[in-house]
Amino acid sequence: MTTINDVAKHAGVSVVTASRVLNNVDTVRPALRAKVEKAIEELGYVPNAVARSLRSKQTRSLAVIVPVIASPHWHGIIQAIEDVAKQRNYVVLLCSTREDDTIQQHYLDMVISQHVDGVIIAPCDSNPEKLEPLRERGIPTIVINRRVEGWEGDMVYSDCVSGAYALVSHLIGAGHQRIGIVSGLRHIPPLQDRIAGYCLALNEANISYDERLIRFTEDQNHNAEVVVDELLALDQPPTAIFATTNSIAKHIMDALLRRKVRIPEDMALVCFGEFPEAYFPFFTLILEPAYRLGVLAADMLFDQLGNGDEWQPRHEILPTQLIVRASCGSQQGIQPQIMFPDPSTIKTDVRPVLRLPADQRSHLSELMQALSLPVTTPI
Amino acid sequence: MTTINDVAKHAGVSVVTASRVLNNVDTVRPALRAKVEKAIEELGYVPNAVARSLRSKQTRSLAVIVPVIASPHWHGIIQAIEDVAKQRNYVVLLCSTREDDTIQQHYLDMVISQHVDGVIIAPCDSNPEKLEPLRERGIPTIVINRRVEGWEGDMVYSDCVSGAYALVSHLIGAGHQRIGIVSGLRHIPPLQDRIAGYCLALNEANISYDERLIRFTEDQNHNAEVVVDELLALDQPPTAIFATTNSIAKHIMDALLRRKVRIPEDMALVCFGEFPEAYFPFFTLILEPAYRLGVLAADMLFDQLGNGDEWQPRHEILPTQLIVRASCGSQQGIQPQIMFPDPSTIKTDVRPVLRLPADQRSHLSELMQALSLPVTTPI
DNA sequence: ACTTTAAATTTAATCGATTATATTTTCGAG
DNA sequence: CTCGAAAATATAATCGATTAAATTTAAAGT
Repeated sequence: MTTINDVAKHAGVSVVTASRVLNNVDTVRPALRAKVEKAIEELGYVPNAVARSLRSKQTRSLAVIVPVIASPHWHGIIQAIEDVAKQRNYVVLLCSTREDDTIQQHYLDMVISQHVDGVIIAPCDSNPEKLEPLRERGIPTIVINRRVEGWEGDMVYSDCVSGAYALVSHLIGAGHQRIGIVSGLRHIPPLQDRIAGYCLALNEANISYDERLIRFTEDQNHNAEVVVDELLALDQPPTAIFATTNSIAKHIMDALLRRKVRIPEDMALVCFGEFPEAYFPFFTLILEPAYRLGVLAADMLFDQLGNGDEWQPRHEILPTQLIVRASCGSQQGIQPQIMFPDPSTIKTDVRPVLRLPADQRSHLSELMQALSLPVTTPI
Repeated sequence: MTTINDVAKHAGVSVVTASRVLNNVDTVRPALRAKVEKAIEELGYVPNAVARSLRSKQTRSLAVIVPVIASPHWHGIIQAIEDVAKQRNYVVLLCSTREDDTIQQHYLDMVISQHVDGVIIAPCDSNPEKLEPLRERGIPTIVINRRVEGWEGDMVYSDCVSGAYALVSHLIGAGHQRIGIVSGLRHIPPLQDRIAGYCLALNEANISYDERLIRFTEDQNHNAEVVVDELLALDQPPTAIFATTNSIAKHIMDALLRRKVRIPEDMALVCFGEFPEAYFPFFTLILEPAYRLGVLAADMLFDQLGNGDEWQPRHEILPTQLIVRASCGSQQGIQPQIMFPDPSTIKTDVRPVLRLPADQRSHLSELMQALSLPVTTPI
C-alpha cells in the first residue's frame, strides 16, 4: 500500500508538501504541485482515511441508528440520509437495533469508539438517559421519528398526533361513531401519539371513548385474529377500525375478510403508512414523509457540524398527508367497487425452481446473439 | 476524551498493560488487571477505534455497495448483511450508487481510503475492470446479485435464468404460445438472464421467438403505455406478458387495466419480485431469496477474512421460487375471482394535514392517563 | 545590491493505540 | 540463598497522516 511518504519521496518533496497538495491548502508553487500530482497519479495513491482521522479528529462519517432497515418507512429515511451524506463526501455507518436495547447500547459504544462526526438515531425508547453518552462527549446527535422527552438537542419526527386526529376525524365525518383502534407495542412514542390523536378526535366530536375499543397487539403477527374476534363480539361492535401501522392493517384486513366482513361496506379500515408498490391503491391512510424526514435530519446534522458555535437546538415536526381512498367507505360511488376474496380461499403454490441442467443452458449463446445482448455464459 | 494513557496513569501501570487488559491477551496478573478495569470503569473509557485501526491494520468494517437502498430486494440484502456483521462486531458502511458509474467510482475510492476489511458489491455493470482497484489491493470482495464476467473472486446471485425459464414454462404449460417480455435497462445482468431464461423456455417448447415481443423500457416509468399499445397492436398480440421486475409489472398492469384488458382473462401477467405487504396476493412471480443472499454473501466474506491463506473463490447461484397465484390464469376455478378496476377511475384525495392548534392539544394529558400511557406533552 | 519581510518548504511533534524489544520480577531448582 | 529461566511489565518504535515550529527561499522596498 502506497503512503504519503512514498508520494513525497517519488516527487522529491517532503510529506507535508504532499499533504498540502492533497488538501489544496495554502499556496504550493505550481511546479511542485504538478510533481506531487504526477506522483499521486503514477503510484495510484489513495490517502489513508484512518491515519487522517486520527490526527485531524474528524472521520467524515456519521452513524444512522434505526430499529430496522427492511421496511418502507426506514429504508426511505436511510436512503435520504445516505443521499445527503454522499453529496457531502461523508460515509454512513448503518446500525439496526431491532428494537433491542442491548443492541442499541452496543451500537452507541461502537459509535463513540469509531469517533463518528455525528449520529442520527431513532431510539428504542423515549428515555433520554440512554443518549447521555453521546451528549457527554459532545457528539452531534439528531433524534428522529421518536420523541425523547427530556432531550434538549435536535429532534425531527412527523406529526402523528395531528395525522391520527385527521384520519379519525375523517371517519367521524363519514358517520362513524364506534371506532376501534389497534396499536402495536405500548412503549413506542409514535404509536402513543397516534392513540393520542385518536382520543383527541373522539373528544372533539363528543364521543365518549370506550376502552374496549382500544387494543394492543404485542406479537409479530399482531394476534389480529383474536383482536378482531373480540372487537366483533362486543355488544356494540365498531363500524370502523384504525390500525396504527400498515402491517397491522394488513393482518386485520385478512382476519376481517376471513370472517366475510366486507371492507368498507361492513367495516371501514384505515391506517398509517403507505403500502409500497401496491398494484391497487385501496387504503385510506396517513402518509409520513419518510424521505423528507431523512433529508431534514441529515441537513440538521450538517448544520450542527458546520456551525457548532452558534448552533441552537431545533425541534421539527413534519406534517403528514391524509390520503383518502376506498377502504374508509367515504368515497362510495366515486371509487370503483372491488370485492376482496377471503384470503383462506386464495391458493398459493410455492414451487422450488430447479437449476437448469448444463446441456439445456449450452445453446444460450446463439439464442442471445440475435438480441445483441452479451452472451451470458457460463451462467 | 479519555485515552488509554489516562487509563494507564490512573491505574498506575504502563499503557501496554492497559492495552493487554483491553485485548485480554497474554497473562496480566489479576491484581493489575483489576486496577486497570477499575480505571476503565471510573473514567468511562472507550477505546479509540481509529487509532487502533491505524496500527493494527484492520478496521472491523465492511462496505456494502448497492444500486439503491429503498427497495424490498435491496433492503433485504442490506438487513441481512448488517445482521451478520453486528454479530461479528463489524461495522457496515452503506453506499448506494443509483446505478451511476461515477458514484460507484467515488465509493470505491472511499472504500480503499477507509481501509475497510471487506466489500460486498452489486456493481453497476458487468465490467470486471471496475473492480480492479479492489483486487489489486487485495481487499476481500464479494460480488452479489450481478454477474461480472471475468471476476475470479467470490460471487453470489440468484438463478435468474432458471427462474425465468420456470416462469415462462409455466405459462407455456398453461397454453400460452405468444408471450411478450418487457425488460428494463439492457446492460443489467440479472435482467439479461431473465431474457435468457425466457428464450430457453420458448426454445424448449419449439416456439420460434418473435423479436417484436421483446421490449425494453429505458425510463423511470417504463414507458409502459407505449409498450402495451405496441404489443396490443401486433397482428398476433401476446396472450401473456412477462415483466422482468415487479415495478414494470405494476405499470404494465395499470396500462392494461386502463385499456379494459382483464387480467388474467384477456392477458396473463407474471413477473420477478414479490410485492411487499401486498394486501391481496395476486401476482404469479419468481421470488428471489434476498435475505438469504445477503447472509450468504456476508458469510462468504467472513470466511475469506478468517482464512485468507487457504481460501478458494466460490461462485454460488441461489435457487429461486416460483409462486403461482392468480395473475397467470392457470389457477382459474381455484382462485377466487377479482376484478381490478381501471386505475384512472380510482379517485385518490391527497390532503395536507394541518397541525393541531395548541389549545386542542392541551388536554391530552388527562385523556392519556386513563390509558396508563405516558403523557405525551409537549407534542 | 542589500536588507527586510513575506511566502514556501522542511524538520519535528503529535494523534492513540499496537507491536517489538528491553527490562524487571517471579519462582523453582540446585 | 543464589542463580537462571520464564513470566510479567515497561520503554521505545511504529502506523500514516496532520499540525506546529523552524528554516529556507523568494519578493519587495529603498
